[in-house]
Amino acid sequence: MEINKTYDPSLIEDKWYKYWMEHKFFKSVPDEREPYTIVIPPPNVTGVLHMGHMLNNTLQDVLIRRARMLGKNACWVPGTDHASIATEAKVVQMLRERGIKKSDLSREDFMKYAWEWKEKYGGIILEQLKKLGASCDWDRTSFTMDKGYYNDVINVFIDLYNKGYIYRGKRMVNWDPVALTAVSDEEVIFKQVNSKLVYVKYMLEETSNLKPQSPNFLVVATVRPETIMGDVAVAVHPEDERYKHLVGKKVIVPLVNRAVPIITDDGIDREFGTGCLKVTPAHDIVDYEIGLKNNLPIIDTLNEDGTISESGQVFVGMDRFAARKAALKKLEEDGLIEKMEDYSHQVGHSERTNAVIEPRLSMQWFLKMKDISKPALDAVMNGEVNLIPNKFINTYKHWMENVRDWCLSRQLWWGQRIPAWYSPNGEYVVAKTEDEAVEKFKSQKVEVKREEIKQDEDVLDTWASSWLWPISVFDGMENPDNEDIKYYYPTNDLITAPEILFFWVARMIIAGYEYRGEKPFTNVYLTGIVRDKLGRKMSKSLGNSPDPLELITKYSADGVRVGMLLCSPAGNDLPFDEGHCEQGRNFANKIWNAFRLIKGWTIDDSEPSQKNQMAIDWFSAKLSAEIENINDLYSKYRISEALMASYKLMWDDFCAWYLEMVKPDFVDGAALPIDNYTYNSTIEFFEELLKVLHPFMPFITEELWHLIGEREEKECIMVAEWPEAITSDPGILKRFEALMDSIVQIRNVRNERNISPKDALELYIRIPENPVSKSFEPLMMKMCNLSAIHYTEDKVENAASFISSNIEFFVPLAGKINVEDEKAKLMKDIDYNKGFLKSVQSKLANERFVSNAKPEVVDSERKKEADALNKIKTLEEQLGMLEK
RNA sequence: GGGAGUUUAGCUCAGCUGGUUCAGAGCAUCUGCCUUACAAGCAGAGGGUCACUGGUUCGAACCCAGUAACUCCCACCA
Repeated sequence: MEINKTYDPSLIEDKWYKYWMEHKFFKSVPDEREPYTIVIPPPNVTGVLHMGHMLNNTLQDVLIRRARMLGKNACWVPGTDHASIATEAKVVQMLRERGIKKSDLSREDFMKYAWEWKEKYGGIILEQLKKLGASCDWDRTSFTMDKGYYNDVINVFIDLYNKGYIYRGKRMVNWDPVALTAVSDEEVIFKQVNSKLVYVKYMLEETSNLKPQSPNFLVVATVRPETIMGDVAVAVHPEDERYKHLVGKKVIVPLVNRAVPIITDDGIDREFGTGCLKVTPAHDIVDYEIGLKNNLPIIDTLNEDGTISESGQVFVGMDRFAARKAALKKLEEDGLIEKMEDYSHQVGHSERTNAVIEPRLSMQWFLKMKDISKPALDAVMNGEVNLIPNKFINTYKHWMENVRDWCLSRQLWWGQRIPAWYSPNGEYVVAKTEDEAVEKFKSQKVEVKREEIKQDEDVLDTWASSWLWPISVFDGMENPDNEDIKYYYPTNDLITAPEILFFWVARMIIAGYEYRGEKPFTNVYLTGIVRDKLGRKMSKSLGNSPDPLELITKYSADGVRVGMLLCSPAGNDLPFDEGHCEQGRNFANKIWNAFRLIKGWTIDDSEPSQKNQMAIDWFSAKLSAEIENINDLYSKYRISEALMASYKLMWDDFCAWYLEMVKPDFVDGAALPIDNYTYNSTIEFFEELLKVLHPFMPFITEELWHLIGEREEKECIMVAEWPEAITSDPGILKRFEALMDSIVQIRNVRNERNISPKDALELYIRIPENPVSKSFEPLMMKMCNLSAIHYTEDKVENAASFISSNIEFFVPLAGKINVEDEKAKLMKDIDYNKGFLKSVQSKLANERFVSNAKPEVVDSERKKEADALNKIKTLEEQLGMLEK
């Protein structure tokens, strides 16, 4: 069989993915096995695969695949989120490109376009996940606007309303003037912005009672002169001596010449600006509060798109930023600007559109969070739900204890429409259908005609649907006792980004307890944020994110998966570097070549040599020990480390040591045959290794699994059993460590003196010949290219020497040895050991150490002392020989 | 402004209850090798005052306090 020298994944990956799909290996239905369930964090339907998804979904696939191999009924539910704001923005943009304005469309028509868009472009990301190898049960693919799901969301709203958790209120919300919607506090990102702090003169209405010299105006410092038209007061601190005499008087608001009172408020910072605050209740949260306290009117001078409204009187229709410039110009002309200062401060931006957020007063629906979130706080605090890493518990706790009410409504069309109905007089009911609404009005003795009532125009926040995800994907809301939900819920692990710990994770836990009386998942693995080399978050807007599909083409899915996981401990950021993917690809190639080697052997029916038997015994023990180690790492969710352990097991232990030990020699240009037993053992080891690596590298392991042996139709590695560790003699690992150390030292002797690996060397060991040492001879000879091994009672002259496991070794190097170099080396070694001895002896000389430390610690120090003394003595003897 | 976290080799990270897991791993670097599995490779090597300063202890990368730098979360300072 001709096998390619390098591994070519291009055809292999698609082939196996298709095969797995055809054989329904990803499919899960409830049965008697233990379930292992993950629900995918549903990406936005608008989404395209980015590096964050890659990391996230690779981790999920690793866990799912391993669980499947462990014999569990593994179920990974995929799906997408309707992402109201993001999707609506896309649809609006698409319409604009076709020359259609959203405002010209009816709600129904818009929705038609939106669904059309969703069917056509939505869910590309799920197809991309397949390239990665994601073993999701695609038959279970869910969407947060599926009919049943939609229903669940509406029912939950109605239920929470009936329970008194939901209320409607006029509240200051974060308004996104580009998306034309309110966004939650969590979706506002504060950024440091440089602006101008403008000191504006507000003329006093009457100047009669003023002291002479004192000015006839107040100065107010503001960064938002365009809101001046909405001013209804000027507030000062009640204790502020500068202004005490003016309280209760009136000033004239510039630009609109309105007289407003001067009032006091404790919240005013006397140090900031002039200590005078212009109060604009419609456009600032603090001002709104002050307005409420003082019963001030509210003048909303902005339209929903951020332009100045009719109530502004001036600059009407102008954008707020243009109006700011215009206001400054006008104030300047009127001579009302005292001065301007550069000023840097935090300004809220919309996470979705990056528009500057406008605090805006509007009627919204809210969910009271305090009581409903209590069980979700407790669940994490008492360990019912684990956060991994657990450093996030503090953050979680802090957030949950200071939780604010959740603004549920969004001024959009794409999403679940709020099931509330209004009468012409502004009375409202919450009801599922129009019919029900009419009934409810009737029962509340409100006389309305069916044609007169109107449904709320707003939709629900996207998180108000995705918080039901672990329940709704199993139809657990509508049919709370169905087989799926009973079997799969609570799910096992949730893998997601820490950024949405509150948006999503906390709310799922809340919904879980509210609607199932039970947590939605047991473990939450929080991944890091993928950053570029400069430490910046990877994002589309920065354009610093590599295209994952291109990476897959370049390095193979297996290579990229390994690359992503090599350096991504839970909760730590992942500074992405393509070099890691290269390492992954190289690893795949290494495995491929190990296979080539084994496959190229010819087999005979001879007995295994003692050398091979020893190698087999050792690797068998090593494999078991490492499987245990890897299992342990998985149990602690140290996925990166599990990968690294698997990597070293394959590369170092199997390829570099084991295969080199058993690899047949060449005689006359042809490889000797290998005995049957060694061959079979090697194949068995290789298969076990492939299984260990399968979760990380599903494709190459499946390919080799089939190339290495005849397989039945459905006998795939992805459904093979996870290897078991067999207990074995731990002494063998110890003995091999000693052997390996001496092998490395012999190779070092060769390397340091530039002796070609082709030149065979002789070795002298300064111990009496014994069966154990004798048994190791063939291995040493093979691994070091030795021509002979001798035992000696004396030191050997003209030889390089070293000590390994308290045994002296000599490699005769007549003519190749530089006495001065050897002496220098020995002296350095002696110095080091003397230093070491000194530190040990001073420790032992310390009475308090000897009396306080644990006896075994003291013993071990004594042993160190003896060993060091011995070693120094030996080294000095060797030095003495050279000096002769 | 409040809270949390991080700081160990050039890079990314391990280092579990203070003492044989010795300060470790992978990558990168350096040296020598195209040795019929693999140059996407092989064999070796070098490299760290464990951020800083004190303290506790017989003993500190690990515990305590303070300092510095960075990161994240929360917060209404115009």
